[in-house]
Amino acid sequence: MQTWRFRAPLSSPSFVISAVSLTREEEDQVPGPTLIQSCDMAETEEEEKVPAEASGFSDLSDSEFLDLEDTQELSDSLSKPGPSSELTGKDGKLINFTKWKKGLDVLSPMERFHLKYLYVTDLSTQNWCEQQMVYGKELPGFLAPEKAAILDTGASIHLARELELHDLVTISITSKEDAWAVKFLNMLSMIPTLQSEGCIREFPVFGEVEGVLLVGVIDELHYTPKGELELVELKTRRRPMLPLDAQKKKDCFQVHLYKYIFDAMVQGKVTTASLIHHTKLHPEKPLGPSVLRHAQQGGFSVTSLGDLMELVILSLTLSDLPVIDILKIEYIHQETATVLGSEIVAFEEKELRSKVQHYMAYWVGHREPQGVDVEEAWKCRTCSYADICEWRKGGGVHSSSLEPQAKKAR
DNA sequence: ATTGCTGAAAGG
Repeated sequence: MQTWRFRAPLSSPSFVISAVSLTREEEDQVPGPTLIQSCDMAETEEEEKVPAEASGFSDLSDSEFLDLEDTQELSDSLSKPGPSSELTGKDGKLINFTKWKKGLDVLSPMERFHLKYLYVTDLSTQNWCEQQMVYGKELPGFLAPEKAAILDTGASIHLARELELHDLVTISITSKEDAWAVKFLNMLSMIPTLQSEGCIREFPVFGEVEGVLLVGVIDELHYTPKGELELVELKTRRRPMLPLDAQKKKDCFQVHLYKYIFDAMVQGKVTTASLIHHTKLHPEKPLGPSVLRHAQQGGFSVTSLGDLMELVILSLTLSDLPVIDILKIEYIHQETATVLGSEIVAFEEKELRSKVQHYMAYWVGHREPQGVDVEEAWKCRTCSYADICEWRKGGGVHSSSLEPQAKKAR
């Protein structure tokens, strides 16, 4: 019935395995609400049943190498003596000049990394250590295997909890328009579910913040017995200990972002125009057959992505969804599922805004990235990039301000 | 498509 790629190794803690087996594969007659999951498959139009080999993380495209080559080219051309050579480069066009002019300083990180939007977790990682987050974008896939295993376990625990509330169906898609359509269809089914059942998991959020589109997924939203809308962010931990303050601070920031974006959505502050502008989606591009099929199955007579977007905005604003009242973070032990702690955090909008402004200032190129302060240098102990970190070498100052002349010579 | 592009989060 449903297919999913388990990324957790078979030797992972029994909690994961048993929880995963809670899925409703054999609950034939009355299956829970079904959400759709998209997967990229160019050739086939068949849905469901994805062979395990074709799944998983086929990441690590060569795009990052291209990026590195690009920047290498840029710095090479900068260090060459005459301006003429780079102007008439391989392709003999003067676009090299604009590239050159925009190079290094002028190109914002958003542009340099070819990003149209950011994930909420990009910003919370940035809250942990901005410099580490930057290295993560520059050199992805650098995670220590044992750290990756912890993340993997956490991911499957989250998946197990998601499957408690609904099935997942994998459908094939071929465009980013389809991917967003799937997201929208899921939202269209989840909003009424929240209002009737009182609980949903993995709810997508998106919205423009400080000029940058932010995209994320809320772990859980539910109504309390008092009728308040509560957000729950589950954090699983390898060791049965409460998190350090730095960890709590980061998680707190993450849920603040979720509320900020969710509230903006239900208040009608998020527009289709802004979404299209940032994502460069084509609202009139025809949707793929499997997506159309699921839209009809859900009772939505949509023809285009644009229709679907409008429908989502309407549903968000006209379903009597309240803003989020309570922000809760729950820490549980991975192996035993013991609750280690549960925190209700107060929403501080002013503080959030100034933090977000500060972080976005980096992304739009208004300031250099910075690493942690000396008091938090302990974070470097577990950082994969500690060896190469320019911030550390400079003792807490960015390299560009240390040796500005060094590159010009040569 | 001339000029390309993204499941988000997973934990420390």
